Amino acid sequence: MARLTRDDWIAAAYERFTDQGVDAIAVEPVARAIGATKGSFYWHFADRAALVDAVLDRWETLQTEALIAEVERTAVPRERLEHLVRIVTERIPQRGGEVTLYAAAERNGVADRVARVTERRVSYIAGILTALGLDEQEARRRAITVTASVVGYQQLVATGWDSRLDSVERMAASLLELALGRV
Amino acid sequence: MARLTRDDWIAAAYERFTDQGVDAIAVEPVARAIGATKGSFYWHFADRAALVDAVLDRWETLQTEALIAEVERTAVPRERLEHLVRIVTERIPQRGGEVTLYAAAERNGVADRVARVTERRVSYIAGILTALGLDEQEARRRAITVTASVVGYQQLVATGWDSRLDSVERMAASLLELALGRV
DNA sequence: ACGTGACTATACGCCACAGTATGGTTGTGA
DNA sequence: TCACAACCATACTGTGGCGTATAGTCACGT
Repeated sequence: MARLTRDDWIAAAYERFTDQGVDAIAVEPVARAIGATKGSFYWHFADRAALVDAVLDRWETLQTEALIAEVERTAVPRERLEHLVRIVTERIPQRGGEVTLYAAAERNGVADRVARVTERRVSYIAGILTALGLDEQEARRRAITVTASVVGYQQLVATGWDSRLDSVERMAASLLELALGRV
Repeated sequence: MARLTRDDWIAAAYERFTDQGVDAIAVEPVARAIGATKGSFYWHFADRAALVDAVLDRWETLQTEALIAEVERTAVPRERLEHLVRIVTERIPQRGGEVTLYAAAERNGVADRVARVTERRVSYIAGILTALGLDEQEARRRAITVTASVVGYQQLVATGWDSRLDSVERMAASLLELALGRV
């Protein structure tokens, strides 16, 4: 009888989240995935909402804070931006769950948190752009467009639509140009 | 006893779709909304999938083909692009259902159709840009970025996140600049 | 050795929805 | 007027999920 920790549950749920979205964070399916039953789950968590919350904690850490921390190690702002755009586009597959998140946020009671993450991302990018000499308003405007582009591109591709770009790097280049154009 | 037509069902379902997404196209809720029961529904439709399909027919017509048709009445390419960007941003609220569509497409068996609509939109914009003198590849690249931006922006805003742009026109201006920048 | 707290399984009630079966109503044309 | 097709309601089955109640099992400290 493999004893389970709270973290085992979160890890299994996170996996389901990344490749099937928020709604796949469901008690019984996760239980089946790790060979346990609800009895165990409801000892570790108050309810499904608590699990969703824990999964999104991890998501926020891994897909926003960790990226920022990694990029912060690059000193020169311009290179930092390039670094960011590169790893963000590279890791689109790792953010598969995000595709479902925006629309389902309200229903799952996590709209605030998702909005907060969006703001964090936008602000961070805007910060780099102001460091590059853009005025605040223009920097924010571009940061929003870049963020929206990435999110939107993930959405479009999620349906199986073929962008017919030679590579992801092409997309990265577009974004960079979009951010930096006429600085 | 108000007799219902197939179209009554589609209209009611379309309404639910636009403000709650694809998954809200559910037989029983729609039935309740128009004061009928499943008995009626299954006379007019084979199954839920048929209703979803009909709703997306309408969506494709209203939110893609009709927009293109409207914009086509503007002769000068550059103005046509401005026209397009304007009405697309203006009507974001009318495309509320789209927010859920990309992620849920597969599950609802409509991935092909959504991908086709995406391709239609991208190709159309790319067409205008080549008419403006851009080479094919560059035109497509920008068309993709513009399309992705709009889709992504809808997503971000759907969570209640406040972009803090003074107006939607700001967003439109950004998109235009993004498409046209350095032609 | 044994009791207690940590952990788990089983079984239940509840709800929402998809789809089917069956019989009822109503309008219309022969 | 009556027959039939069009249309609709009711009642049912099946599925899948949430949450709770209850009765375990196991490890460990005393």
